[in-house]
Amino acid sequence: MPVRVRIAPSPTGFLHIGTARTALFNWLYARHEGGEFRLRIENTDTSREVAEAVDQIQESLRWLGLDWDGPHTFQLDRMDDCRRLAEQLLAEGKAYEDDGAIRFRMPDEGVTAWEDVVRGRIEYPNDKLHDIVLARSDGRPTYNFASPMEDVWDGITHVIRGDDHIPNTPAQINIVRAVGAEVPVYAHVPMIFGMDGKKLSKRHGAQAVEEFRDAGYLPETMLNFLALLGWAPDGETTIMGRDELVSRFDLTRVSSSPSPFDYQKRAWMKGGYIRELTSEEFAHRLVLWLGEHGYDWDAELVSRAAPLVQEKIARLAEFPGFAGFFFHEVEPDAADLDGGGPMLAAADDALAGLQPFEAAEIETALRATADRLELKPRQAFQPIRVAVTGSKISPGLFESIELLGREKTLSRLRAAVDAM
RNA sequence: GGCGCAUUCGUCUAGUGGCCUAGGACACCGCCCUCUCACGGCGGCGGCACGGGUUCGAAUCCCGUAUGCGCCUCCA
Repeated sequence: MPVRVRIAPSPTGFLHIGTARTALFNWLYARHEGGEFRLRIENTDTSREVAEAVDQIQESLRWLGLDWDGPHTFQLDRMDDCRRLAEQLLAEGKAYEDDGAIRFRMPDEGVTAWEDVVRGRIEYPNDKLHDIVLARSDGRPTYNFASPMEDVWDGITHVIRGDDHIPNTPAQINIVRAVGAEVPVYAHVPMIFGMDGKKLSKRHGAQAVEEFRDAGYLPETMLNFLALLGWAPDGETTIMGRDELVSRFDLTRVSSSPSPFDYQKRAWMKGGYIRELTSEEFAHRLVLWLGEHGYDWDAELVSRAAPLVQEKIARLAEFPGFAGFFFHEVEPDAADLDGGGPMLAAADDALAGLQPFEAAEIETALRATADRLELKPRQAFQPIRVAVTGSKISPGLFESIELLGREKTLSRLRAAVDAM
C-alpha cells in the first residue's frame, strides 16, 4: 500500500514552528517513500478559528517548499459523516448517550498497545481509558473522533504527529477498531521546547514560520534546521539541502527525547546557507527581500553590492545595516576618525586622479600611501573605512570604494576631514 | 494525584553489550590568516542524572530514585 500522510493544523493563527517541523517530517517521509502528503485543516472547534489563518498556514508551507498533494480539506466538512457514524455506534451499543452528547464505550479489560515507529511498543491498560465524547450535545464531532475517522476515510497509512498526542492514541485506536477499519501506523515525534526546557513561548523569541521569513532567513536554512530538531542522519552531517534531506530521512531514526529550539545554532547555520548560494541567486533574493520590506533601492546597485557582503552577513535583513552606505549618505562619528586626518587627506590625493578606478589599483595606491606615512595597514585604513562607509565594520574597503565611485568617495573623504 | 514519555560535554547530537581512553557540531577560550567584520585553519575546555542489579564485560539490558515534559476538556 502506498504511503499517505498528512499534516493537520488547526486554523488558530500563524504556522507555529512545531507544526512546521511535524509537517516537514510528514513531507520528508512521504517524499522519501514516494507517497502522498496531504493538508487537512482541523477546524472542528469553530470558536477558536482565525479567519486568515488558513491562508497564512498555506503560505508558510509553500515558502518552506512543503507541497501537498491534492486540495486541502476541512475537518468540518465531514461533520455529517461523523454524526451519522456516532449514531451508528450508538445503535450498535458501542456508544451511549450522556447529557445529549454521545460517548464511546472503551473496553475495560486488557490493554491497548501499538508499535510506535519512534518510541517502540507503548501500552495502556484499558481500565484507565475514559469513555470519550464522540459528538457534542450540539452534534459537532470532537477532535478525538473526527481526526482518526478522517484518517480512515482519507486512507492515511502513517500518522506522524507530536508526542503530546500519545495519551489520545489508545482511545483513537479503539474507535478505529470499533468501526472495523484498519489502524494506521503511528509515529510520535518529540515536541519542541525552548532552551530552558519549557514549552516554546513568546519570550523565547520567534515562533511562527512567517516571523523567520520576515527576518530574512532562507527557506532552505529553516528546512535544514527544522529537520534537525529531533532527527540526525548520523553523528556528523549537519548541513543538508532539500534533496539530501529527502533521500536520507528515516523515521526510525527520529529521537524520542524533546527537541530544544536552539536559536544560537540556527544563527550559525543560516550564514552557511547564504554563502552557499551562487552570487546571482544571492543577489536575486536580496532584491526580492528588499522590495518586500519597503526598500526602493536600485536593483542594479543592490546586485553589484551583493557579492561584497555575501560572506559577511548571515541574514538578508542584515544587508541594509551593512551596505546601506552605498544607497544613502553617511554621518561618521568623529571619534572614530581620531588621528586619521593625514591619511584621509593623503587618500584623497591618491584617489583623485587614479586610473582605472578599480579595487586592485585602489588597494595598491592606498597601501603605498600608508607606507609613505609609515602607518600600519590597520591604522591607515580604518579612518578611511569610517569616512567612506560611516562604520567601523564594512565589506572589503577597496571593493567598496570602487563600487561607490570616485566622486562619492572623494566627497566623503573631504567631508570627514572638514568634520575633524 | 493518576497515566505516559524522556534524561550522553554549557547546548544539540552519534552510540542499540566489547570497535568508547565516549565521536561530531554549536558556543566559549587561545593561536594563525587578515584593511574592519565575517569566513577558514590549528589547538583547548568539557559529558553517559543518581543508586542498585544482570553480565567475563554496560552509555547501551532490568529495577528503583530524582528531575523535566505531556495528557487526564462536550480544546485540538
